[in-house]
Amino acid sequence: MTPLQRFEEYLKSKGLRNTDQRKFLIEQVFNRHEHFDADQLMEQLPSKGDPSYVSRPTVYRTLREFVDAGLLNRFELDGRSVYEHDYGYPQHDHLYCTKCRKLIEFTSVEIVKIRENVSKLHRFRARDHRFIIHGVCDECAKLRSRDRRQDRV
Amino acid sequence: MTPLQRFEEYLKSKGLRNTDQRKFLIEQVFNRHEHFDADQLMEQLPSKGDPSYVSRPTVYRTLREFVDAGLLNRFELDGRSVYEHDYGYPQHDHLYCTKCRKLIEFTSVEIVKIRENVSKLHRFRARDHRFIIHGVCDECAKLRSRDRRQDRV
DNA sequence: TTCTTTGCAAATTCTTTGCACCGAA
DNA sequence: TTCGGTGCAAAGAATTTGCAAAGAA
Repeated sequence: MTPLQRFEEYLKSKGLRNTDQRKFLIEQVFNRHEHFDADQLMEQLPSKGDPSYVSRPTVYRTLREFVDAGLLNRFELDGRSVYEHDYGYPQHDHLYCTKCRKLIEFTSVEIVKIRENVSKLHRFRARDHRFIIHGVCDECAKLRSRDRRQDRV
Repeated sequence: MTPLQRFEEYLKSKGLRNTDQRKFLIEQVFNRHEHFDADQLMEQLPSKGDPSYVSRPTVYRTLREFVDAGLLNRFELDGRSVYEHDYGYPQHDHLYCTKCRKLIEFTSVEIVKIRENVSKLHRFRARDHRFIIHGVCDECAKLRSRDRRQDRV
């Protein structure tokens, strides 16, 4: 089932309507795989005046629906919401480079085990988790060490 | 070394000044152990008119300094900044109850190992991490199941 | 027709900034 | 006396909401 089909099922089950804006946003969001925030999505969309223009409030409202429908994942980074594909995409966690703000995905089976063990220990009903490792990626580390060498000259 | 003493060293090393507000906030912050956000701290402080009143901008500025000084840890939750003791407090992660918004601490040695392995694999310089498990705590789960039973009556 | 959705403008929430005066060293 | 610090008011950034008009079913 494509994301669009899946979303249409979701809308039907909730008695909601499938509008042009929603169809267009599904297309825009699932066309590319990168992580994005509301602002980056807005920039990718046609600007005011274009027939397929979508307003900012609608973008926010629709992103929330995509999350509710299980199409997207949302998490917080530097105080804003970041989205990524969820539907049909394997579970993973992230490395976050604080220099270039790049998100690198990784998978670890152990994480899920730890989550289960800890939850059992605390009688906690786990639904989800966020594991983000902050640091500096290889490229940025190299750039910075080069810069430091140049500074000394 | 007490948090205050440690902070005084930090201020001296940076050529900054130890004001009444800073001393007072250290006291207020390290008096209790719970997690808190800027708003909760403001509520705990004397209100305008009191001689030891501290303004909201100063609270924000000082919290940032406490983080820089290594006294507090900051992380994002539901779009706002949450603080907890860092200085003299062991590394740990959190369970977050989405019903009562309680944060429960847990420790796991394995987390750090995973973090090291993954970082090595991606040539990533890890500095820090955030691992938060979202779900429902035992008390809330009990309350909710009780409520559901009552609903049926 | 009915009821949801949209775009606009404005409001909210959390946090930061400019600036004149205050105060620690 | 010299900067750094504070409070005030205002600005910012991200997101949400009220409402009248538009549109799907």
